[in-house]
Amino acid sequence: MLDIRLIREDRAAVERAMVSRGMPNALAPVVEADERYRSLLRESEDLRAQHNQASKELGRSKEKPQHLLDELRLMGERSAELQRQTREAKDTLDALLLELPNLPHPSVPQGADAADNVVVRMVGTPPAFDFAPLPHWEIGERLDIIDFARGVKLSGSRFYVLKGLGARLQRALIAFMLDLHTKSHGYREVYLPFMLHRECMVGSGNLPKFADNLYHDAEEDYWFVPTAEVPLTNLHRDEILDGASLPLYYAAYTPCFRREKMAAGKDTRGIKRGHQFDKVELYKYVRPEDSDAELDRLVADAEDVLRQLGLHYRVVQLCTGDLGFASCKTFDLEVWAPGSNEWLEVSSCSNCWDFQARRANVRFRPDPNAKPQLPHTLNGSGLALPRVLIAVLENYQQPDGSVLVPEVLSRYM
RNA sequence: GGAGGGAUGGCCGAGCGGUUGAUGGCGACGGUCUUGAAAACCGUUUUCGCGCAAGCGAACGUGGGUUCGAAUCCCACUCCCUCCGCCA
Repeated sequence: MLDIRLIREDRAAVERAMVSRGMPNALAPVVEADERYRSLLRESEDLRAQHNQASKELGRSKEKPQHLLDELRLMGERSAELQRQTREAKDTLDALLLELPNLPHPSVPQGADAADNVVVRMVGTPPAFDFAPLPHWEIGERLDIIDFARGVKLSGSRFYVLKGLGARLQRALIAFMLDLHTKSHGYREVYLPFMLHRECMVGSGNLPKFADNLYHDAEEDYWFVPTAEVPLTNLHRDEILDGASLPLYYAAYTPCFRREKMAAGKDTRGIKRGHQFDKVELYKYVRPEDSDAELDRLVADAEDVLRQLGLHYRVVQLCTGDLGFASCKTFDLEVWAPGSNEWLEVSSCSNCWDFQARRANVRFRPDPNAKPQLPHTLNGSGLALPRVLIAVLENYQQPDGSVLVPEVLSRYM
């Protein structure tokens, strides 16, 4: 959520930011709702102050004449009506504010969509094959470690079963990543609920706008995590953190559930895009002045996984038009998959500034006597499992049809 | 699922329907004293909104209701605790 005061004070700048994200004219209704709310609020509070004052005097005096009681009752009724209108105006304003995306960071390249994203760097080299490398769905079926048919039997399209060493490889990758981030990069591992209250989805920015990409249980109103970013954003909801405890680094493994309603036939081959996938997520709460540097470190921490696995990848900076809703600046990591012959997004590292902290009401006190302020939050995959699994299978495949396991995983396999 | 008890400020814990945003204690912070510290003593100490400001408004689990006036009365819900039942 954007700070309404920023919109009041520098509307033109926010307007430009919205335009750069492909959302012209987003602000006018917000400004209008804000003005209506504030004028109602003033009127309502004035009347209530008057009512409070009169009521207090009545309480102090011994006599309680009927005409005064009647007068006060009427005033109370008018006041209640004004309060109702004010609350309505506030709800309208909040609903509009919740639909506005974050502002882009000034350093983000301008652009309309993914085509304008910028490759920042390439790392490593693609493997050389003296045979035609197979895509992972063929490798997986030949080795009987990925079972597509039975996944579909159980749950339909976009589901699969990992078997034997396939399941084992995924588990090894999860353990490797968690160990790396907790032992070498300073993150604290957390195990989280996979079903959350509705308000968590609002806090992270997934609701109200992106409900159609989420699964939820209507009976209990539980929402399934689409990423650990959601519970991690809400971990400190409605808290005032001790400034001395910042920065906080969290690493969490969770499954992720996504409806992926897009095009029915898109990316259905293999395990690249499923309704359920595993991910290790990295998350930070930091002081505002540190968030730029913290994003760079977050990207480096995620990259370290790919580097240690010996995989060829590139770092892509998203342009203004392709930024996620809550993000002000994002770098994607894309790993090379020689069998599928494409770059696969395995991580998306974002600085969200105070956008999520404001929604989730997370604050910190810089000093024991200072006023609370909003921290910045950052999140990044470290990394998404199925696509790393794909990359390992396709990059490490051998002429005889077997697959070598990267050195760093040997102790986990 | 059944029965009972509870929810107040960072924590503990008061609170006849009317200067109670809320007594008191602990903790924390500032000060006095001390070579320094402890002890003692003095003081400060919730958060949010509107407003240039003075100031005003809101919040005692949540939502409603009664009343001129609700932390205090009524209703519903949520969560926690104890006991019983069931159970990975």
